This record gives sequence, C-alpha cells and structure tokens, in this order.
Amino acid sequence: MKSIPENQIIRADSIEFMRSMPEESVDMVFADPPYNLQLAGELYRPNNSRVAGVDDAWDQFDDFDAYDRLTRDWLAAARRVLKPNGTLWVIGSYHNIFRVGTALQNIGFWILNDVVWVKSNPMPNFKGRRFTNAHETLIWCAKSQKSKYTFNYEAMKALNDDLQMRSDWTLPLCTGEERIKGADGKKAHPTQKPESLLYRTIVAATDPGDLILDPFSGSGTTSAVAKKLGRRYIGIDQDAGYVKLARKRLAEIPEASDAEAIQHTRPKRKEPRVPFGTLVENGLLAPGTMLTSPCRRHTAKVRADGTIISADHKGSIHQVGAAVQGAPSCNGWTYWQVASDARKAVPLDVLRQKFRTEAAL
Amino acid sequence: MKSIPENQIIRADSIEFMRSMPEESVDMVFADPPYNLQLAGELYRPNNSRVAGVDDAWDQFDDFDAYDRLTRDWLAAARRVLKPNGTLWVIGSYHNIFRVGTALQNIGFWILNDVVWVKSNPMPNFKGRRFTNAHETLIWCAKSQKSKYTFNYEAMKALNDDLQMRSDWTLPLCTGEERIKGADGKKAHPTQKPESLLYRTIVAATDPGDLILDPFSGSGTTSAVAKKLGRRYIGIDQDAGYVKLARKRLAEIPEASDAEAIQHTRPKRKEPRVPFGTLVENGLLAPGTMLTSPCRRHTAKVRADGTIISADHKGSIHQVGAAVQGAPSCNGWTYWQVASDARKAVPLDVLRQKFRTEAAL
DNA sequence: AGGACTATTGAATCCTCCA
DNA sequence: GTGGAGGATTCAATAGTCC
Repeated sequence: MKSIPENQIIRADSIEFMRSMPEESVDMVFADPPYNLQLAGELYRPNNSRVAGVDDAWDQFDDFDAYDRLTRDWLAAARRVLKPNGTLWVIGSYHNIFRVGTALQNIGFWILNDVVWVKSNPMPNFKGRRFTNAHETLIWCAKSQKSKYTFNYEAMKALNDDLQMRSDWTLPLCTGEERIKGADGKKAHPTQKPESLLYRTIVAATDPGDLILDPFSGSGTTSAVAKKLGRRYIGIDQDAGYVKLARKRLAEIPEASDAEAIQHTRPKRKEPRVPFGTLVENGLLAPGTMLTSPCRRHTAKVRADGTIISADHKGSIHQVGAAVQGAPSCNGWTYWQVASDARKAVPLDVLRQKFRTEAAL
Repeated sequence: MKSIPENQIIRADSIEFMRSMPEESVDMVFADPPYNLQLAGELYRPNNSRVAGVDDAWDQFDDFDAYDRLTRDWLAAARRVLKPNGTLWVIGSYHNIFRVGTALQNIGFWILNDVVWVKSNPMPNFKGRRFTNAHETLIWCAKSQKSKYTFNYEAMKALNDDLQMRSDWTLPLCTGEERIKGADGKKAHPTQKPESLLYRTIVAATDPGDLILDPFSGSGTTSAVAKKLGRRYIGIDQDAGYVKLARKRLAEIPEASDAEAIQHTRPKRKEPRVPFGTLVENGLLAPGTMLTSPCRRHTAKVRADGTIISADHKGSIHQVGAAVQGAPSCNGWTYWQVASDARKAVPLDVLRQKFRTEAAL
C-alpha cells in the first residue's frame, strides 16, 4: 500500500489512481465531473458573436449508459477512499445532475443537502426559448446514513449575517482577474469555478488539516482554496495541460496563515426587487383588476402576465403610466392606485410593501 | 375510446386512469408525486412542539426500486396522453428528484430547464446539522427533443420587470388564508403548493383553453389556478378525502370570464408575416427609395420586386444587410432605416407595424 | 482624474416555416 | 427529411478607450 501523495496535483486517470490509494484516507471529496452537455450546433448572440461552447473531447459521451458507467465507477472509487465520516460534494447541471444523484444514492451515499448555486450574472438565453439557465446544483452527501459528518454550523451562520445558511447560495461566476487566461488571453479552462463556491463548501464541511480530494481537478480551484484555508489537498486530472496550469497556480499561493483565512466573499443583503407580476402571481391582485390614476382620469386593466392595458396603450405599469400622461417616464408603483374597498384607493406600492412583509415571515 | 372528462377532479388510480384516456390529448402535465421522504422517527422543534412530517401511508416505499417502478409507470402513462408538443412539469426535493429526473430522461422526455423554487420563508433546520432546506426543484421537459413546445417568453419577461425570467423563482410558501384547513383547523393537505408557483408554470407553458392534467391532484392547486387562468383541467387523486376537498375548492372559483385579462402578451413570432415586397406594393415605400444602415455606413436602393441593391450586393433586406456587415445573418427589418423626413430615419419595422395596424382595421 | 461609451464574455442541450 | 430563407433574440460585469 502506497502512502498518499499530499498537496500535489497528479496527472492520472482518476478512477485508477483512487483505486491505488489506501481506503478511508480522505475527509472530503469535491467533484466537478463532465456535464455531458450534448450541444448540437453553434450558438450566436443577437450581436452575431459566437458563444464559446464546451465542445471538449472529455465532455463527449455516446449515450446515457456510457455516462452512467463513468459516474458509477468514479463514485465507487471515491467512496472507497473516503473516511467513514467523510462527505462528498458534486456539482452539475440538469444535463447530468439527476444521473449523478441517482447513482450516488444507489451506491449508499446519504444525501445531506442539495444546494443551488444561484448565479448573479449568468449567461442569458439568447434565443428566448427557455428560462435563463441561472443556476447549477451541488449535492452534499455523507459516506453512509450513519456517518458522523462535519458541519460547521456556526461558521456558516456567521458567514450569513447570523442567519442559518440556506441551501441557495447566490454567488457570481468566475470572471475578470480571477479567471485564469492562457498565452492567447483566452480562458485557460472552459469551466473554472469561482473560489467563493469552494470556500463555502470547504469551510462548511472540513476542519483545518483535513484532506480534500478532487478527482476532476481542472484549473485546480479546489486545491487552491484548500491550500488558502490550511487544508491538505490532492488534485487529479487526466490532462497534462491542466495539471501544469494548476501546479503553477498552487505554487503561487503562500502557505495558509491566519490572516488569509478570513478574507473572501460575504453575502450582501439588499431589499429584494419585486416585479409587478409577482403581485399578480401571488394573488394580491387578480387579472382583470382595474387600476386608476390619482385623479381618476385614466384607468387600466391588469392582465395575467403582469402587463396592463388602458384605452390606448399596453405594457408595464411604468410604460402605460407614462403613455397616458404623455410623460417621458413614470413610477407606476406610486402612480397607479387600486380600490381596496368602495371608498378609498391605495397606490400599488402599498401592496408591494405588504407582499415584502408577508414573504419575509 | 372514452371522451375526456374535462374540468373535473377524478378519484382514481392515476396510472390506470391515464391509460384509459385517449393518447395525445393533453397540453401540459403538472405532477407533484410522493417524495419518498425517509424520516427516521419524529422531528421536534427546539420548543418541543412536534413538526408535522410527511408520514402518510402513501409516502412509504420499501426501497428505491419500488419508488423507481412507480415513477417509471406514471411518467410513461403521462407521456402517452401528452400531445407531441406538450410539456411536463415535476416538482420534488433531493429525496426523489434525482430519481425522477433520471427516469424521465430514460423514457425520452427532453429536459428544457430545471427550475428552483427558492422559498422566501422556509422552515428552519432545527437541529443545526445541515443547511436550511430552502428550495425545491422543478423539472420542465418536452415530450421529445423535437417537440415544438409552448414557451411564453414575452409574458415571462413582462412578469419579471422586462428582464428574462430566470431558472430561480423566489416565492413564499403556501400559508395563511391560502392554506386550506380541515374541520380541526389543521392543514388539510401536508404538501399544498402555493398558487403563485402554479401560476407561473401555467402562464409560461400554456395558452388559454389548453388542457392541463395533474395526476397527483391533492388539494387541487393545479386545477384551481388553471380554472382561474381560463385553461381546461383534469385532476386525479387516489384519496377520496382529497378529491372531495379539491372539488369544493374548485366549485368556489368562478369561471374565468375576462378574456382580455387572462390573455398574455402576444409573441412577435406569432404576428402575421408581412413580406417586405408587400410594403412596396402597397405604396408605403416607393421603388427607388434609399435605405441606410444605422451609422449611415451603408446604403441600398429599393427595387420594384421587393429586393434591394447596395454597391456590391443585391437580394432581400436580410441578405443584403448580412452581406454589407459581413455577418452570418441579419434582421433587415430592424437594420435598415428609411428617412421619413429630412431629419430623422426610422427602421423598416415601423413601416411594417403601421401596415399591420392598418390591415387589421 | 473621472465619466461616458464600447467591446467582450460566461458549462447553452437556444427558431421556424415552407417547398 | 432536408435545405433555404425569413427574421427573432441578451444580462451583468469587467476591461479598455475616448474625451
């Protein structure tokens, strides 16, 4: 039995390498496996620029069966090297995450949470044919139902302004300075994850000194954050280019000192935006309700999609408000009123405030 | 073959009943299947009050196999009754959603989006051993990859203050007035969904008059919202008590009578087509008129047959627009402008809209 | 220096009709 | 089924340029 090569990025076949490792030696696994995107043709933005899709060979599979076989194999190998109280994280999208989740349940992993990474700046849906794909899903699971896993509840609560950390995490994509570029100035890895995401998973589920394994190391984000947080790490990747990239990245990170362990993102809270349509959806205002202007000079009817329609105009509450007044702009929230009972009308803004209060309960 | 019993809540075994229905008769299915929650023992709040868990008999399964069999059966039956261009929604949590997602992919459903319902007021995690479970997952899928499904993009955008609707929906739980109580004052159904959630799925994926099927009707929220929005509905449930509850609920909802209110914003794609040549024929644009590109860099002359000719290219407004820019494609309606008077130029699209309005009179 | 404007880009299953 | 043509479609953030 070999000793474990710690704090390294290793070029190898992940499954083979994990099988060569001593069993029950790892505290946490973070895995970002291929998503099996199945992209067909090319995609262009409305300005005719081409979207750089993930068409790498490592994301190509003949069918679901082929993908499922790979999934079962790496999950089984990872489970073997995991300590009895260890946990595993996997990230994916709707293309693959259901298959991964099913496979890990079948193998005996015990799901603790699914967590959604809500992207604050996702790529839009350019053709307007679906909802903007604005999130990815992480599954957090223990080796077995009886695992006494690590969960740093207080640390998570502290990270979240003293409120329990929830299963939805709003974080930005990895862009700008943080995104590693190649010699050509283009992104060096197609799917580099933000450090903030790894930061939260590692702080939540490990203690300093724990050993973290990433079988799909890629640009090395998991190992980089592990090193910054004083955890031990092993990154494995098949691709020699990515291994070289990650080794360079890791070499530039100084050994963890206390001061550095507390930087990074804090979630910012702000009053949630409430689209007018939300009031309609939530029944505070039924489709067909009549709105009136302050002096009762104009009226408009609420439609099911949150637009309103007056005698001559239709559109948002702001657009129609501006149009009926012949004004360049209008705050529909304060302009339009709705009769709460026979006598008195209240501005829409009152309903919005009511909704915010109720939703927060 | 039986005719479809519309606008009813039916007490039946869902799978058997769907098998008895004519195939390809339903526009949308919304399903909230049993979650297979594996609650070990009871769950108590810190103040020792008991949390009413989901421990009804219909939620117990021997193992994953039994759950998977049920899932495959109801999905197959639902797929059979779906029209070729129909879509299906399923909601679930991490306990079951991965199995449901895998099963529907295996059957041939084509996933369009996964959507996370982010709960603005979730139940806290009382033990502090996991992240607050603050979301549920919906899968939206078409009957097949080639389905020409309905997605009311403009209506969704209108509901979200003129930004694309994203895959994360923040909505409150079903509480307060909306939550149906039994004679004992307790909640009448353990997993009643908020109407706002159904509202958004139905407005997104159906048109008024479409037929919506819910094979796990429960408290009848799907049918209730369908009725309010002027859609046809069928709800099926095994449990006579829930059927009675839902029938009473539906009886109290008036028919949707205001056609204007339930109508959503009409997509541009559905506007009647107007060939460019029609404008020339109808004298809105004389042969010989000069068109200019936005920055006046390119010009082209209108010819009698509705083609245009620039310095180097001739063809349709789209073809020449693309050619002069060296772009793969171009929407000539918005690219080319025509000088209405000496000062200002307007896009051809304005003339088209004018023509459509006049033609409709 | 600072504000205004432009260009770029991100795990994407991204059009539809008609001949 | 396939090919060609009409024509519909984007949000947030960062970096760079111009004035």
